[in-house]
Amino acid sequence: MTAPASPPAPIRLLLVDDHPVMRAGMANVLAMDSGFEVVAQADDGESALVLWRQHRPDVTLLDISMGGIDGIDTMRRLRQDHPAARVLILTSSDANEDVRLALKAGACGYVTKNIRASELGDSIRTIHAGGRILSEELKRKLTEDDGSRHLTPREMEVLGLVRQGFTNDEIGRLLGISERTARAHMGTILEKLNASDRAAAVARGFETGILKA
Amino acid sequence: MTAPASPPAPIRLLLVDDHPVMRAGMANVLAMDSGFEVVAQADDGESALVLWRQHRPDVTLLDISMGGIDGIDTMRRLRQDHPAARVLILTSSDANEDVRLALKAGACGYVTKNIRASELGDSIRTIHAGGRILSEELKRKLTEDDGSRHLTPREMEVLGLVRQGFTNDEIGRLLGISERTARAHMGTILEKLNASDRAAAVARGFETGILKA
DNA sequence: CGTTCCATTGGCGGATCCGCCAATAGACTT
DNA sequence: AAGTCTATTGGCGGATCCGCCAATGGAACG
Repeated sequence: MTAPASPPAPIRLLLVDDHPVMRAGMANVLAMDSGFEVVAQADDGESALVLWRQHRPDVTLLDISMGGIDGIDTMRRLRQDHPAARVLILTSSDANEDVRLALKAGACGYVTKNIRASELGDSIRTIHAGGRILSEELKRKLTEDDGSRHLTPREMEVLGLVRQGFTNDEIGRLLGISERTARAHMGTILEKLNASDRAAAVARGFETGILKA
Repeated sequence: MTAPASPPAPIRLLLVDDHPVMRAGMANVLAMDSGFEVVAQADDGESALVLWRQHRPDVTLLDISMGGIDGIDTMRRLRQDHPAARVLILTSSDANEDVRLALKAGACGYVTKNIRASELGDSIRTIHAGGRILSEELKRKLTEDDGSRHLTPREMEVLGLVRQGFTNDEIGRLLGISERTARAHMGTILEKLNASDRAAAVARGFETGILKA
């Protein structure tokens, strides 16, 4: 009763990246493989959401750093409305925080842009088959320093103000708390980021990706 | 006596980018235009230099952030040996410092990766014709805050140590100068970066691109 | 209901920071 | 040769930081 070997339906893809040339590269690389079909492309998060609903792609390739809403937020919104959506993050950032947030927000995989073309295809197939993709290197980075890190929302607020040069006293007033409390937050921030002073804390923030330029 | 309209020789290109998919995109986009011929591709600075000597491309498209030696250093080395080499920086960074250093190191142009495919071709032609390329936006960014900025080598050393959490006293010892001198450098750093304390100075460093994650 | 995490606040004290004053010497530019 | 930039150092003092002590209330999780 088996039908004569008909080619399997291609995996339908949505590409999201704010670099036109990069999208052309993806489309080109994927076009060499008849197993894929690019059904739409977007260069920002908003249109990505619209296009997703229109085309219902099997897998979405999503960049993180984009103008407007970033890739993480885009994915959060997408998966809120469509929890079954399968997303592969394809970005140049290997910052810990980006990986962590992406996976937490429901990414099925995370690969960096220095991936080889052939591996990209494999990754997409894995994702489509219900698997997950995360390089050994990123796994290692995640586990090795995930111990105490990741600041609370309040601590992030404080760090954001520290970055702008506010004193503990000013931070207290800006957040409606006492200077003493701001200092307490500062203490835990220093400990969590393994920094010896606020300057080092800011640096660690940028290094880990919890602060963005 | 004019020869029958023969097509002009294509502009010979070398592509340098550590993202294979991105290179595929560039090659693909440029292949649509018969005026270009990609003669070689490199994914790091070392091989870029080798390939340049082998192929003597008319124009080199160069990314800045790469593993190994970065694009700026690659260009410095290239132009030291071959001052006539024409290079167009094609990168995702729009950090002030990257633009400034690239132009200083002899780039004929600087465009960001969110450029449209058609504009990319135009830019390359301009470069090849001996012109220079720099978007209005980047020009503006350069002039607007180039006033006091750009730290001296010594100040960069100090900022690098501040970033690691060293005190003025420690910095003095590490650099073989007095604590007082370290503090003086700190003072000028704060002034130049328009920062109110060392934490803000570090932040400004990352924002402007003089510090890298 | 107990545990854990988060946010909050207090006091004390030594270490560190940053601003303002001023000065010298070498290198580089014009 | 004059002027500019860079690196260097000194003193003084108030502002700020950070560590160590301890404690309370609420929310979340099991």
